[in-house]
Amino acid sequence: MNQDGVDLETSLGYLLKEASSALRAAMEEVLRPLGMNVTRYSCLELLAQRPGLSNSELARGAFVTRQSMNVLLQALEREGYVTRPAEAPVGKVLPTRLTPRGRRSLEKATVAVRSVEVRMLAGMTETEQSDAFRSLQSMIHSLRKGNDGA
Amino acid sequence: MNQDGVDLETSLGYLLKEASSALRAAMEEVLRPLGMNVTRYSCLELLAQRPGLSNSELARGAFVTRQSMNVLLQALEREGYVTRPAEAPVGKVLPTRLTPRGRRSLEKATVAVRSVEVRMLAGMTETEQSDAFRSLQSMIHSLRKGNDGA
DNA sequence: TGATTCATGTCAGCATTCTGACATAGGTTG
DNA sequence: CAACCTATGTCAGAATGCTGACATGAATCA
Repeated sequence: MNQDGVDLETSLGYLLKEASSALRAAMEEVLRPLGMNVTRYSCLELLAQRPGLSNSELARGAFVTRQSMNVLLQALEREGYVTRPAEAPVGKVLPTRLTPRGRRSLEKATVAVRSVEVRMLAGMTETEQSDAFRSLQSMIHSLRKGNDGA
Repeated sequence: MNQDGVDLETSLGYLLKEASSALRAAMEEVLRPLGMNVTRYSCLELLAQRPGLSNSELARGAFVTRQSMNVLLQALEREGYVTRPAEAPVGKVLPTRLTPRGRRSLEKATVAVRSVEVRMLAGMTETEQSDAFRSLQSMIHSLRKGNDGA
């Protein structure tokens, strides 16, 4: 049966899903005591590194639809973590920015997330890490080649 | 700001999420015309390779909660893709098996999914693939070390 | 210039997954 | 044997993400 199927034990795809799942679980675990989850953290981190991103750009950066990100942004705005202008300076794009409160909240989360990433990479040499980096980039590139192309 | 944050451009964690997202999207795309999605496929593939798995075991194998898998199994059973005994042979565990219909449905999906995995690995040598395999295993192991340990 | 195409923000409805909780079976330990 | 602990299946409710759809602004093009 294994010759016929994908063979979960040796499938890189399955292992990729497993690793991603483990990473997400570990992140949720350290983020939960801070009243945060992975998607919220991703959004805030994106805004810290690239202030003024639009809803659609944030969605692409966090790997969710722009509809989902919109719901999240409305919540973050209501709770005072981010601000968006009432009117678009140009076109329909509403540039989003962190508030001081959002920045403070992100700081704690960043420490927690970084500790998870450090733990994940423990036991790997610098070379192994950059090899893994290149491999993942190659997979992403190959997966996107035959399709949309965004 | 990048010295202070996680730096999304060079973070292996972010890249891992990106790769997993790209893989999932590619799989959903080829599975959709077959009336299937990733979770359903994962469940059927697990059952093909390890017949008689319980609901909880399937949940762990597909990286969802046993509650979610239970919902899925009830749907698959209702639609005639899998069968479960009305009463547990031993304990509370209900061993699940594919029906002929489930097996037929899985065959087409397996072909589609395998083509995605082949595309993902195109451009990587055998050595690069096994290096990536080991790296991912290392990450998974390290992530799970400090925690639950299931 | 006018028409077309594309990207964006947003609303509504649906699907999926999760957390919380409960009862029950089996194994473990005193 | 009895008490405890763990794992399982399941129900209910909430959170989260998605698809479909629409109007609008910008860019492209004839």
